[in-house]
Amino acid sequence: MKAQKHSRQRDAILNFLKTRKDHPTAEVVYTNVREIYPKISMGTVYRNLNLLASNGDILKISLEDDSAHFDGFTHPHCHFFCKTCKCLVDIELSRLQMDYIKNIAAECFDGEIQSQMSIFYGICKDCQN
Amino acid sequence: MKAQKHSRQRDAILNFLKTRKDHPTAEVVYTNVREIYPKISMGTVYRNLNLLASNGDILKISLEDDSAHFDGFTHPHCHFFCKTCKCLVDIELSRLQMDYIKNIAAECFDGEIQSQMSIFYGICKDCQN
DNA sequence: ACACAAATTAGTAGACATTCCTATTATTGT
DNA sequence: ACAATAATAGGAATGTCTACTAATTTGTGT
Repeated sequence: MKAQKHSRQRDAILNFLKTRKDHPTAEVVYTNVREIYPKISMGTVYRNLNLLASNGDILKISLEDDSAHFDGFTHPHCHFFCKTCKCLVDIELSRLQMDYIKNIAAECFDGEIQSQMSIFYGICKDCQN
Repeated sequence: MKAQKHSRQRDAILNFLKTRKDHPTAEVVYTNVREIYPKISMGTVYRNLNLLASNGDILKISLEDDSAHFDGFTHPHCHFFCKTCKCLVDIELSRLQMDYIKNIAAECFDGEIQSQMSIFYGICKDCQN
């Protein structure tokens, strides 16, 4: 792994994600960060999103449907995807609850579980009416 | 939704998935089913995989890295993805444990949770040595 | 068996998200 | 300030997946 240098673009991407409660796609990140760095390219956005994700600074969430979503909040939590409006929102469980889920899995599995990603599917409150 | 007719290709795809404990990609399904139906096209494979998934006959699993994986076993269970060898394997929890996880989430969320998909990440037994 | 309607297919073209490549620019240590 | 090297912009390329169409298969009624 090569030494990482600072980069204004990467900071801007991370800062943008920290301001959002939803979970933007790379495209959305691109159009928003472009207001600060109009010359930024998609390549830069993708490279940094992946870098940030593997650094553990952000979360990358893959869904069945479309492109990857990115989450600036890294404390352990779950997600809910509404089949109707396609929104992706957080389900905040306590640290205890998250650990409990991980422990259930760890008991049934030979190997080292480092992290987890739970996505629940259904109909959100707004779409039930 | 339009009436669904039978199709040998769809059967072959489903049968193939039922014989596999791993979680093949569409590409792998294609090359294998082609031994039975040499003229089958990728379009047919994708259309049927998505159809089977929305019928609930198979599971579609999206990971960060590469393309979607498909699982012929539909009883509720979890998955583990090894960061080293990139293998995707089942973690079989009891019905009770699966329900427990769902209930924890349901308590913290306003909306109807229909299904869940939990993926755990780490290093598998084989890669720990 | 046969005919009809509808669904499904093979094959191809195309859309889309994402990665790769390269000359130039920004960042860091000395 | 200078050299070394990581990061960038821009565009080209890749790969996964979907859309389209004419031809085939399937289900149903006769």
